[in-house]
Amino acid sequence: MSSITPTVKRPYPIHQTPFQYNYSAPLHDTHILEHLLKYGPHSNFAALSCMPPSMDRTSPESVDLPWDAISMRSKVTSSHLGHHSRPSSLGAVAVDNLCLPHVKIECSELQNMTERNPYMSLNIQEGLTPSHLKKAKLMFFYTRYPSSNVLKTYFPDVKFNRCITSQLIKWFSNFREFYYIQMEKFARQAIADGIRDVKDITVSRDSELFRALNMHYNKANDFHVPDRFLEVAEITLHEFYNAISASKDSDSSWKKSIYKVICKMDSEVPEEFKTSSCM
DNA sequence: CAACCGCCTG
DNA sequence: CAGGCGGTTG
Repeated sequence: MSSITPTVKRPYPIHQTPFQYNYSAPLHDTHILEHLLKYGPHSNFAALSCMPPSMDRTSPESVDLPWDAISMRSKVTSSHLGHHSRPSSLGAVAVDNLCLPHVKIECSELQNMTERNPYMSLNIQEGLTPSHLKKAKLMFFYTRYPSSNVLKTYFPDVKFNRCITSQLIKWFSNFREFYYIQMEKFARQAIADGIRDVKDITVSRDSELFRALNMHYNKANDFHVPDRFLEVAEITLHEFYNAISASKDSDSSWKKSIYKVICKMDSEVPEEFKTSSCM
């Protein structure tokens, strides 16, 4: 059980079909989201989970600089301009390339690369890694109640079993717990502040509430949170405000009705989240 | 019984 | 976040 917190040893990869999820040119635009999720601009987990052995012990400078470059480019391509890479997915691109007449060349290139960096091809994880946790947190911006099936399809590099599934589901349960605690906290705050009309309560990107949430699920702040999440957050806050205002919080299970509303507001998680192996 | 959810703890 | 546990659902 190589879960995350106990021992952060390098996960032992198991080579799989190199064709499906290999990304030969790490810095190409279409691969930026992947790397962003995989390593993050300042991720401490990078060297532990995905870095090639040769770079494992490199000095901080030689590691940090590239990430900064990546993060800057990524903000331009995927965030600010809203050019979310097409759902055609990166995997498909890679496959296409490999299926064209240049197969032999591509294969030899792939071999050369995987020789230098065995971690380049898809590695099936025994347990969940810090990278998976980061990815799960970002997925939370879209879905608060992912089904186990959804989880399975969005973590293709994870070998699922009862424990892993439970752990992933537990993660989202924990995410929700934090989410709802914040909601109740800010709802009560609004009431304490004397806000009388629900319409005076709003959630924008510079709201304290959003900052708290973003800090929790997107600490590196390198991911552009979808607008829909802001909407759902506002709705949730309103639900709490209304309930508390109506003194419904006296009932032991007053939150249930709120949960019932929010659980129906999940969005589809972008295809890009399926693509990468160990992001 | 299995799969989840939410609450509470550490 | 992980463990435990009661409670719900099918």
